[in-house]
This record gives sequence, C-alpha cells and structure tokens, in this order.
Amino acid sequence: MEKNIPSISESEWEIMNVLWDKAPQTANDIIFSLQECTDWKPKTIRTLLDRLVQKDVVGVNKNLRVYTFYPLYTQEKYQRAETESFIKRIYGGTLKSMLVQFIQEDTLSDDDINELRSILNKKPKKQ
Amino acid sequence: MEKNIPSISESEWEIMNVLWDKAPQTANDIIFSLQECTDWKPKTIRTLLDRLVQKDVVGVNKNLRVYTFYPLYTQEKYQRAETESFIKRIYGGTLKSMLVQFIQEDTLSDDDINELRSILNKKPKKQ
DNA sequence: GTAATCAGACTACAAATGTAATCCGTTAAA
DNA sequence: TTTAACGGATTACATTTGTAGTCTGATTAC
Repeated sequence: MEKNIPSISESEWEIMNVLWDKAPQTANDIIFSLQECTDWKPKTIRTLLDRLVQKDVVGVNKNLRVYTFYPLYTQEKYQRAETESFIKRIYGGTLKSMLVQFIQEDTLSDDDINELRSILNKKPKKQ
Repeated sequence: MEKNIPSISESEWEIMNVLWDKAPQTANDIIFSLQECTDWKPKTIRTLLDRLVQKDVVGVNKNLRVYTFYPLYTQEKYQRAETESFIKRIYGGTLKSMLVQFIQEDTLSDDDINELRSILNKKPKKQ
C-alpha cells in the first residue's frame, strides 16, 4: 500500500523546490538560494527546513558536523498529489475544465497553444 | 486599481463552491449541500461561512429572519488568482510545464487528450 | 588562548485554520 | 402555553503556519 505523503505548506514548498533542484544541500546552501527570491531570515528558513525533517519529507545526513538535507519524495509525486487536490477543489475535478477556461480566457498565448498542440500530437497513441 | 482579493482556505473554498453554484442560499441550504460530500458538523459549516462574511468574500442579506448569503466575487476571479499562485509554486510558473507533465505521465486518458486537441483547435486564432 | 561566530537545538508567539460548543432570543410544535 | 428546536452571535480550543529569537557547544580568526 502507498503511504500517503505528508502535506506541506506553501512556504515549505519553496524549501522543497530548492532541494529538488539540487540535493543534498546544507542549510546554508538553502538559505543562500532562498534569500535571492524571498525576504526570509535565515532562522526562518532553518525552522521551515527542520519542520520538513520532522514531517519526514526531508532526510538529514548527520555524518559531518554540518548536516546536509535531501528530499525523501520526488517532486513529481508531490506535484501530482497537490495538483489533484487543487483541481478537485478549484475546478470541480477535471484538468479539462481548467484548461478550457485558460484557453478561453487568453491566459495562454497563441504560441503556448501551438506548442501544446504539438505536444499532444507527439504523444504516442496507446494501443 | 484592483483591490486584491482576500485569500481563502481549503475548507472555505468548499463553501464558496456551493455558493457559486447557486446564490443566494441560507446557511441551511449550504449545510445541506455540504453534508452530502463532507462530514462537517452544521456548526462547523456555519463558522466557515461566518468567516467568509468577515473576510468580505461573502455577503449577507439580513432582510428576512433567516439570512441569505451570496458570493461577492466571481468564481473565475478566484480561480485565476489561485491557479496563478499554485502554478508558480508547484510548477515553476507556467501552465504549460504542468500540462506537459500531465500529458506525458499518462494522467490523462486518450479520450481526454483527444478532447483537449479539439478544444485547442476550436480556439479561434487571433489576428 | 580567548573572543566572535556558527550550526544545531530548543523556545516563542501571533494569526490562520479546523472543528466545533454554548448562549440566547424566537418560533413552531404539542 | 410551555417547550423543544432553530438561527444567529459569541466563545473555545488544538494544530498548523509564518516568522523568528535564545541558548549552547564547537570552531575559527586573531
């Protein structure tokens, strides 16, 4: 049976994004990355990281004096789970209904739409 | 300038979905709808509804003894806002990157994909 | 070697969220 | 008409989240 993944907050997602980009990293590496795009204090980032460890979403290597951290789940797994619940809540369950709205609202450019067409066409048909 | 819309929690979204489906509705109407798909107690639903009123996301008509409630923002407006922040956080910013993953991961059935193709093709080209 | 620094551990604290219960006046049922 | 049920207002309380600060032992710079 699949263990269900712990839920993570918006801020925690930012940490995870950094770790998914590259791992393992020290707390300082992560702090450095995030200070470029947020205004969080180092201690704040550290707290978020520690919480992810508590939640068993991030692992720690304590062999060296300065710990390193790494994700325990793939980004894809989290993206899937989050997207599913998001789409259910916001669009009543189907990705399609979301897309229809986006296409109709011109949120997607013509170029985007063309690119999507070609992605869809490249998708091999299953038997 | 656009007033920025108040953020609402997951549970509050469920309430809003009921109100967007039909409005105005009494608290009881809403409670009735939600008891079909959640296990929330009536008082819980009432609390969530009251919070939405405080947040100025839901309006109240107090002319009658039993109040009626109605949304103050369109569903589309909320969907757009939520989707934008969701996609930024989860997929690094582009709807396309999300779609690409969904298409490639077989999350979509062949039928879905065919339907998407036809939605994309129906989209009128801009000049 | 001593002082400033740093990493990790622990603590803090308010706001938001989830999940109701109580209180109180009114209305509806018996 | 007394009483139970109901709607709205108020209150409750634990957990999660956002946002750090303090304490303590190790280390590094002088």
